[in-house]
Amino acid sequence: MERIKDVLAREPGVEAGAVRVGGWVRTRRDSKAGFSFVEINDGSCLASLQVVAGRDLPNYERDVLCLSMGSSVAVDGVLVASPGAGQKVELRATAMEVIGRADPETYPLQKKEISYERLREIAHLRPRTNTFGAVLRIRGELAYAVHSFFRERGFICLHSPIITTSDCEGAGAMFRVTTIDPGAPPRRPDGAVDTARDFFGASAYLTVSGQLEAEACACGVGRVYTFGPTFRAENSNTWRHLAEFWMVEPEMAFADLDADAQLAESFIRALACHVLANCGAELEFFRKRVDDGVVKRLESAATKPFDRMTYTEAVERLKASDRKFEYAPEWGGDLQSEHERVLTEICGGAVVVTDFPASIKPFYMRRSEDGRTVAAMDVLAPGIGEIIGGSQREERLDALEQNMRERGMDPANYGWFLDLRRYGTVPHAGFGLGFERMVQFCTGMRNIRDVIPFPRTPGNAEF
RNA sequence: UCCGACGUAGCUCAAUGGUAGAGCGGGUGGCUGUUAACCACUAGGUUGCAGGUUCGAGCCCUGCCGUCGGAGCCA
Repeated sequence: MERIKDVLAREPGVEAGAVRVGGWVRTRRDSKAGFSFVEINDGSCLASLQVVAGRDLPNYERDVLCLSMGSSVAVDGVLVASPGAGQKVELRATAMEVIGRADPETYPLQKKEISYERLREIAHLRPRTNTFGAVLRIRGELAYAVHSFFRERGFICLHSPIITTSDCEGAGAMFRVTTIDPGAPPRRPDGAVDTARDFFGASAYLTVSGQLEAEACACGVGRVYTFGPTFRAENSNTWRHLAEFWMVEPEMAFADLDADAQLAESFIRALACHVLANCGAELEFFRKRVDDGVVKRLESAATKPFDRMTYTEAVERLKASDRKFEYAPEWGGDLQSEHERVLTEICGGAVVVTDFPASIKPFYMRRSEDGRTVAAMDVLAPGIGEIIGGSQREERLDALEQNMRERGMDPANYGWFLDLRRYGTVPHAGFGLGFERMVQFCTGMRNIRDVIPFPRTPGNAEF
């Protein structure tokens, strides 16, 4: 069985020889002259292969004339130059086997455009559409590019745990993992549920970040990265949030904020370059059908150095702009999404914002000399907003414990994390990239639910 | 979770409180090296769910469910 992508790249003629392909019917057009055109797509590329099936096939009337969109077929034939316009080559069928029919009365996909909302309801059939096939191919290429980027730089791929008992403060609500029967939980003498008798001997959750474990491993082998699923139980319903998403989290020992920001920039650049170099047909499709600015933004990310500014400068530039804001920019406040958007517009591309107020960032970020900011950085991408968040970590034991106490956390609960500072501490830094947001950036797809195969959001875990 | 919109045929949408319609898709026939094919005919409905107002509700009111857009939280 050959893939249509490879077949379409071949030259027609005798040396092309016999070809066998398998795929799903996109459309069938009959000629009264006694043959039919059947377009087959197998998802290996955007393009479909035009098959010409004639009356000489023994099952022409019985099978070919009944083919409809969605039917699966295996075709043997000879690749020839196409006399018609619209395609260079076509497959003259010598045999066509119908493997599975798709009743056109009930098959949900149509030749007409279908809304993204509707496609989400039939997520198991979305992969058969042009748009979603292209999303899946780009997503796969990006995953490959992530691993090769880090491998080339000496980073070790780290499989951080998905189940955790450490409640990483401030990272968001967590999903509980338990084997306790909710109808008959074990109880302590005072009546409260006895979580110490749960499966892990303590309350356990799905991870919200592999960062803490990555720090531990980086402080042993130097450079690591995680690439895995991450879970947030927030009831957030937006175009850029999922309850289950994939995150890439590198962590470097002997690195400061500047090294972190440089890594982030070259990482985004490498991913953009890889997609530009390897997904030309898909990008052209997205440019024409989804977002006409997507290629320009990718090319900018691939070639133009990212602007760099401190949080303090960012607030000043926002104040100096003549934009009207729903929330006025003010030092000490979070950058609102409207602020992020304006910053990328001012800079005409991606921008790295550094040195945020300590009060709006988590306990593990390194306090700067000024005492009021931390060595944090966000990468803002045009059309997306925050695509990377990272920091230099607080490697000084005293300062880290102080940060914890200021936030009402008990250092005693973070013994192993503090050990990393207690024994042979080193400056280290890392960041997290929202993988789906990167897929959005590379495709122009506006809703994050349409760049992951089976999205999980509040009230929706079907499929 | 908050604010706003929406929910009618398989899909996308119409319909002053007064007989539920169109386009696409499906079926049948015609035409054609076709390619968003085209032409004719045809089938297809518990108007999201539950109440209420009214002689009469797709339309008005209440509650619930769901979807979308914006916001917050973040990646």
